[in-house]
Amino acid sequence: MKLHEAKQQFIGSWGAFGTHWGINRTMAQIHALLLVSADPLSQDDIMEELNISRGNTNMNIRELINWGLVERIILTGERKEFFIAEKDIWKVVKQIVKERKKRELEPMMHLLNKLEDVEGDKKDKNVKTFVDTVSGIKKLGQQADKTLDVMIRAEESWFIGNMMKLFK
Amino acid sequence: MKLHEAKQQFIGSWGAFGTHWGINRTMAQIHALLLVSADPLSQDDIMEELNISRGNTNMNIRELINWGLVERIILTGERKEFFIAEKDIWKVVKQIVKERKKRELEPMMHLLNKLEDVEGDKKDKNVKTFVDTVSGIKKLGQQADKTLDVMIRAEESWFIGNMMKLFK
DNA sequence: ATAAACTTTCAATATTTTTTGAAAATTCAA
DNA sequence: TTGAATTTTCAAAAAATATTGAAAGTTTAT
Repeated sequence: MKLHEAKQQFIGSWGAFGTHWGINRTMAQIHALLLVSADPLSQDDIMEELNISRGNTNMNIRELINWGLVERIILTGERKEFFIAEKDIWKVVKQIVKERKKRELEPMMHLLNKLEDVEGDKKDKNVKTFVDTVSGIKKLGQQADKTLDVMIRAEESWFIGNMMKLFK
Repeated sequence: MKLHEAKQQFIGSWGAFGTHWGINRTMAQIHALLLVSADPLSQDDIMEELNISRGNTNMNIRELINWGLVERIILTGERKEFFIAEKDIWKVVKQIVKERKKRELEPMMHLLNKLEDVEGDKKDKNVKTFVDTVSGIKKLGQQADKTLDVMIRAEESWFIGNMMKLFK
C-alpha cells in the first residue's frame, strides 16, 4: 500500500473510531492527520488535505488545543500559524484520560454524592435499590478515580512493567 | 431529595453521560431506569416513565440486550415481557469493556497491522513518521488488549486488591 | 381457528449535531 | 497608521441521528 492511501485509511478510520467515543469526526481526523505528519501543518494545509471548510478547521483545531493534544507553533519567516500533535501515544492517552476524568468522572461523582442522600425508608425496596445502585457506582467511580490518577502520573515503562507483573 | 426526583436526576445525567461516550441518550436512560428499579419493568412501564414512543423503547431495549446489559424475563401469570438490568456494577463495566473491545479495539488492531506494511523508503521522514505513529498505537493497543482481557476475567475484589497494592 | 394481547418494523418526521462561508476581528510588516 | 494576511465568529444550511406511530407480524388463551 502506498503512503497516501495508508494515510487516508488511517485518517478515515480514526475519524470513525472517534464517533464511537463521543468525539466528532472532523476533530478526530485532524488529530489523525497531525499524528502522521512529519512536519507542522497550517490551517490551509489541513483544509486542503481533509477537504473541509475554514471555519470547521479552525473550530476543531481550537478544540484539540483545549484538549491539550495539539500545539500551535510559529515557524520563523512564516506569517501563518502551524500546528503539531503530540506524537508519543502514551502521553496522548494520558492527556485524554486526564481531561475526560475532569470533564466527566468528577461531575458524575459529585452528583452521586448528592443522590445517595435520598430521603425515605431504607427498608422500602425502591429506596434500597436506588441507594445500593448509586453507592455501587460511587464506589467503583472512586476506585477508577484513584487508579486513573496514578496512571496519569506514570511513565509508560513503569506502567507496562507493573501491569505485566500483575497480569503475567 | 425525594426518591422520584433523585431517580429523575440520575436518569437524566446517565443519559447525558452516555452521549459523551457514543451511546444514545434513550438507551442510556432506559439502562439507568432499570438499574435503579427494584422490580422488573414492562415495555409500557418504561414508555410511561421516560415518555418515549413504543418503537423507540423497543429498539433500545433490544440494543441493551445485544450489549448484554439487560435481560428479558417472563413473569408467571403475566402475558407481557419484563426487563431487568444487571445490578452489579462491576459486572456491568466488564460487560461494556468486553463488547467495546470486540467491536472497536479488535478491528482497529487489524487495520493497524495492515497499515504498518506501507511501501516506501523508511528514510523518507513522511514514511518514518507514519510507520512510527502506527507502530506506537499498535504497541499500546496490544498492551491494552491484554490488560482488558485480564480485567474481564477478574473478580472485583481481586482486581481492586491488586490495584491497591500496585498504586498504594 | 379466532381474536385479543403484545412485539417488531420501518418510512416519515423531528431533533441534534456538524459544517459552511462570508463578515468581523486581529495581527503584523512596511 | 494602513492594509494585506490571517484568524475567528456565528447564523444559516446541510447532514447525521434519533424518534414516532401506525401497520405488520407474532404469540397465546380459548
